Amino acid sequence: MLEKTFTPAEIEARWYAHWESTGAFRPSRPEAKPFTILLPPPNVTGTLHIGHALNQTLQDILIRWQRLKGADARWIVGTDHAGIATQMVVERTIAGQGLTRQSMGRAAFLETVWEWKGQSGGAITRQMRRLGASCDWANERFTMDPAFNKAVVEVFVRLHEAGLIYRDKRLVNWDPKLKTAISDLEVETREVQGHFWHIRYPLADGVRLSDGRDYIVVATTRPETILADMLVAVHPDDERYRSVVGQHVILPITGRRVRIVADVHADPELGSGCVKITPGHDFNDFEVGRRAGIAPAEMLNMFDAEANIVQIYEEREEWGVTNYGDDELPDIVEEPTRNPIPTIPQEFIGLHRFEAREAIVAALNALGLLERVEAKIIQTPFGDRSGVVIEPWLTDQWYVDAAKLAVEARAAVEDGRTRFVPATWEKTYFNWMENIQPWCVSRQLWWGHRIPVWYGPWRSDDPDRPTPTSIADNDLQTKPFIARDFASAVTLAQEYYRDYYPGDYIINEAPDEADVSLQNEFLHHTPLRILHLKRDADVLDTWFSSGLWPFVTLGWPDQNEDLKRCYPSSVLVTGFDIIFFWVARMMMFGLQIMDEEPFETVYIHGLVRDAKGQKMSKSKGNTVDPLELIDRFGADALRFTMAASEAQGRDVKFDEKRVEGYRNFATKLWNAARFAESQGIKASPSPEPPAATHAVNRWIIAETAKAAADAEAALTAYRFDQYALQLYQFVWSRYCDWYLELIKPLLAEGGDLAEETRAVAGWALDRILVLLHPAMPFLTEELWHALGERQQDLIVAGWPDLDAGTDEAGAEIGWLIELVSAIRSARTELNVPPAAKLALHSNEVDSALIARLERHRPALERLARIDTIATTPAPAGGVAQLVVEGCTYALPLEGVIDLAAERARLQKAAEQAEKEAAALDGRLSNPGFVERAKPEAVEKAREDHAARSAEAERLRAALARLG
RNA sequence: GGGCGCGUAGCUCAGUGGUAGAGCACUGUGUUGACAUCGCAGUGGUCGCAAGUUCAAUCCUUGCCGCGCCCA
Repeated sequence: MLEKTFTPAEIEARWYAHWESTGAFRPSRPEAKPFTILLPPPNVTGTLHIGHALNQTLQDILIRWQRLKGADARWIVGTDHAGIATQMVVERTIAGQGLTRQSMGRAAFLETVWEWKGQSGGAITRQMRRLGASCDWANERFTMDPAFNKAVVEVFVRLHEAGLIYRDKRLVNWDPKLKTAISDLEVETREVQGHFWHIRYPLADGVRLSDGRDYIVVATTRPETILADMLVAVHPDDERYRSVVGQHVILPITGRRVRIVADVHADPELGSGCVKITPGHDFNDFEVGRRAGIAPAEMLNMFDAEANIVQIYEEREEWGVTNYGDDELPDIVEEPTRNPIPTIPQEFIGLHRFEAREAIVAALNALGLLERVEAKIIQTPFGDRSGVVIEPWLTDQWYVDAAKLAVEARAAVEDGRTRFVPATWEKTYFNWMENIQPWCVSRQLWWGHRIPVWYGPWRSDDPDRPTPTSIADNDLQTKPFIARDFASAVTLAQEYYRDYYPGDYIINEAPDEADVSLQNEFLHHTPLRILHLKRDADVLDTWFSSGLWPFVTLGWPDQNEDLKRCYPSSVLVTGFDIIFFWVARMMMFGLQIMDEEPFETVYIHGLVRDAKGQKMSKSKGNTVDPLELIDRFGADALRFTMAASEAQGRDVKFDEKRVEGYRNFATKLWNAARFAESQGIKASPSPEPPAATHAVNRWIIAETAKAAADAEAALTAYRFDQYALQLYQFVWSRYCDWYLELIKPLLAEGGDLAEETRAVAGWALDRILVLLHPAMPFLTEELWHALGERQQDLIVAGWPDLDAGTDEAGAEIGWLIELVSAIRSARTELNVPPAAKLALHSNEVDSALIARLERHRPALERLARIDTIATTPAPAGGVAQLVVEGCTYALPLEGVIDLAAERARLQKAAEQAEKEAAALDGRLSNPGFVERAKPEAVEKAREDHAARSAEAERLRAALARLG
């Protein structure tokens, strides 16, 4: 027997364990059509938040639906190693023990991360189970697994061979707190209140402007970068400065001489029209510098990795012996070099960039070169992880040629091989693909897939060898060998050095800590022939490995049955916030590596916001914890809320009241099942509807078929809200409120009709359980078994495939519902005591109608509190009158009736009918309508007009009888 | 500045070229042993504003107003 109250927690734990242990999450169906969903792997550091609850509920609905439909449904699950996030978490943990990763060393630190992952990394997958996610846990993946490592290396090497990965020296978005490069996508631009400093730059060589001034004014938001200025730019059409283009200014503070160039980047409207150019620290200036003929390697860099000022040397006239100072550069240098002179005054060296700004401004002020300062809102880049201002920094990094990969990725969506739902997101995708930047994939982290590149010394006769000028501390300036493993790198190296280091020598892998920068010299000058190759210290961007998720989870690079069957996957369900980060990258990699798009459909859902529409964030304190909601309302209620709230393309405003409402819905269904149980209504033996003679049974069969068709259509169209809400209406308003109430008298009567009714009621309830199962798996599975012995669990039962057909019984029950409702309304409006039983008079002498009334006498008695059905006219005077489907009925209410209230009621109804009739009449008397509207529309208007007019007439007649 | 989206009942949102819907909230009420986490009945909307297209516009087009997001 079902308990009186429904307590979700107990059944949830029980059924989840049962499903998982019986292998129900991936039944073996090799002959069935595959249906595959890839879970967007949550960060291994994460805990389940409400956004996951939405994302995973939608996927679970699709997977459970397809599993019920008999597909070979597979939901691939796993977690992401989340490079920066995980490294930060572990560094914070070890900081508590007074340790840093540097003090531990790379190997020991990584061991600690793995330990941490083993202990704390499973939190989110345990929480997913609470939600009911029916993933294929037996094949759970992690993006740092050996299989991923193998695949990442393979892809890197292949892309390099195809010319799609290259090393380049350019500006990166450098995060000075995390001390790593990040991609442009990881940068958030925010508006910050800053200043615009107007600074005088004295013209060199006695040159003057036409107005006689011997200086020009530049305006800047970053005065400290004056130390690394390399040009001043003016617009080519700017008459004011035409005479000085090609002349020089002498930079304040450093005294360096820089050229004035014409470049369209200079905006004549902004400030004075002159702009200082710092190619090493600004993306626009980088381009201006390049246009002016400055190679990236020559660009000046004034910051170290933490954005503290470092010295800039300038090579001036003197040539001679190398003198780099104490420790910046090696003592042994092959060739004579021009003599570099430090240009930045010693007092600025080592200052942090923001201290430097103040110091520079003070110095300019002291020199009398600061003309004015104005307040200005500045678009400022911040690191999305660290929250600090990003420093454009010139370094060597590995880049993926995203623009080339984007061509196919764009085409695949354009020609419909992959479809976005809702389609509007395709525009966003195209827009990004068209403006795509080279993707910097190097990260200066330890936790991640190590870049499969080993470096040795350049051959001095190698034309690709760059000129060493930069002293950026991560600049290896060494020859890269891109290889699947060290042995292959050695082979490449032997080839490269064959006639450079003749004779026998050994190639070893240098330890991470080793300094091999001098070994070229060493090899030339010593008889000891050991060449060291050093592996790239960096790891790849996390999204590089998660971009391979669609095929590596299926075993790639091995070619196996899974890969053949399940790639491309059926649908990807994800939030719009990672279209660029993840979806686009999977598209690019999938098409490049697999030669086929990774998904048939990409379903994009919105963000979960709080009840006021604010973005949820821990700092605002407006987050909601899905686990706490599950504790309070049950997982089914939370899931149903997520489905019902998911209207395509819209953010979800989360309101706890809705979860409460759907908890009530679950309780309603529970109680309906308890009623069934108490009436001997049991599990149906067949998915086919039982034979039924009674109109109410035939009606619910047809309604159930319609509900099944609606559910199928809604899910096919990814309309999760419609799927949920239509079922809610069907279960509550049709099955519970009407059907169960209408069959109570039939069940009480007993006999064959009661038998038929029990069969139909049980069949319909079974269909409800199946249809609701994708959204409410726990409750439905529990009730499925509570209602009788079953061949199989509901999770793998069959999805209904019913013929809706046409059944005139629908019309009869429609009439009955309308009549009962009309009587109830009249009773309430006329304040008839609820317990009072009334007679129902029908003035009609229509034998079919009389038979109908007789047929439904028990329902009328029970639901409308009617005790007598009379086919004689009601006595005149104290009666309530109703018009239902063209017939007039009367309820004698002698003594109780308030005649004025009844008159008002009829008056209102008559006016309403007349108003509608008049509107229809107006339309029909418009010749334009009759001539030009669709014939069906005209026909319908005529029918409606006739019905409304007749109703109005009857109501007027009823009013007249009332006197 | 470019792009996308939204403005429908007090709130959250569906919706359709042909008489406006749901849930919650609100009001009244509680009889019939599945259910008070409930039943029954009800109140509540010039569908942001303006013009256009159309026989007909909440729906299509344009403009405006307000709000949000993404990219520069």
